[in-house]
Amino acid sequence: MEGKSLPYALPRPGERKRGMDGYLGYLLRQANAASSHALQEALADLGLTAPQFLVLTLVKAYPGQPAAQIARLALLTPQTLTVIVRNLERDGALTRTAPAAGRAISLNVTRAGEALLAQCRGRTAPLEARMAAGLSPEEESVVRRWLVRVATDFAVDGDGAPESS
Amino acid sequence: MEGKSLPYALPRPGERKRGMDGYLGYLLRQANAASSHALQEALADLGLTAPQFLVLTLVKAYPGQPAAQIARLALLTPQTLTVIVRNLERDGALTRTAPAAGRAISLNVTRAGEALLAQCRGRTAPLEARMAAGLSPEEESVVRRWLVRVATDFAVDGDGAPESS
DNA sequence: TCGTGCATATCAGAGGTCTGATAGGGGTCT
DNA sequence: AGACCCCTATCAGACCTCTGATATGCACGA
Repeated sequence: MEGKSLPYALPRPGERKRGMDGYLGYLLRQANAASSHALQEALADLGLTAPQFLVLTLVKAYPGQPAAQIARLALLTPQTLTVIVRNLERDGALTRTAPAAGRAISLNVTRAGEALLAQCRGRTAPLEARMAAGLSPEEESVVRRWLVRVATDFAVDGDGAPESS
Repeated sequence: MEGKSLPYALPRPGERKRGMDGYLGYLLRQANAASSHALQEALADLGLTAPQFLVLTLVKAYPGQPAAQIARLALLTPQTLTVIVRNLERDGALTRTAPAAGRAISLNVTRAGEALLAQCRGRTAPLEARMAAGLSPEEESVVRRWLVRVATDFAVDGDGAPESS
């Protein structure tokens, strides 16, 4: 029995050592994993995964767009989008309609998909509130700005098309 | 300036609509994806993925622990850990030694793994600096605290109370 | 001693994510 | 017109991640 008991003091989630002494990337990863997990759990009985919810929401917001466009919006590759769209189509939540022009395939949410989405929103609201809980408006603003900055600064995306002139 | 007929003005990454008007979970996901992608790119020529780097770092910090323990530290399931460990072992970065006692298999970093890790640290430091760039000490503190809070608050982990530092 | 319960490991299967490679459609430039 | 390039879609392969189910070792109490 000797030596079995804790040669090291293993840190708990909030502890100093936890996260290689505070790598921001590590903390970001953990926070995202925890949040994704909670979302998945909240959506589980609706038969929808977190990425499916994301894609469905985007297609609903921008109907008729090609998959590549939605992929850019979601910061996902077209290949990943294809997988998610395939499963959503199989489940009857959205449709892929091959258009006359070019190769671009239009994505649209079905009525069943919209109903599903409406149910989802009820589940996500509490999570969102829980994430913002304990933050003052200024603090929340700091967090939001940081998240957006990291996402844009590190993205190779370059989806420009600045039609602003 | 050709103005390709866009029925909607698709938002760019920093835009208001981008992220369903600011779901924190969505922003968190995007920031993590971007950061993970950058890390993966930085580590690509060393033949190491981001999760592999994480696990290797943890095993180095807490040598001799069973996989389940490392999994808890990384906020991963034992199954996921098994996959990562299998690939790391195949690449000669760590060893799995079956001990006399029980079923617990000790994980340890090899010399090659340590060398790899040392190289990785040189790559991750700039990323870390880039993530913290533009944040005042107070703001960085806010962000860190929020990330830790989300990770602990949403984790099913259950290893308990946050510290009081 | 036996049984229960907990921790550990592992198999099976589903889904998400990437890189790399292949291919077709459409517009632009010469 | 023809060549070129960009955008789109898709196949193939690898890795990461989860849930669910199964098996084994150990500690504890009856």
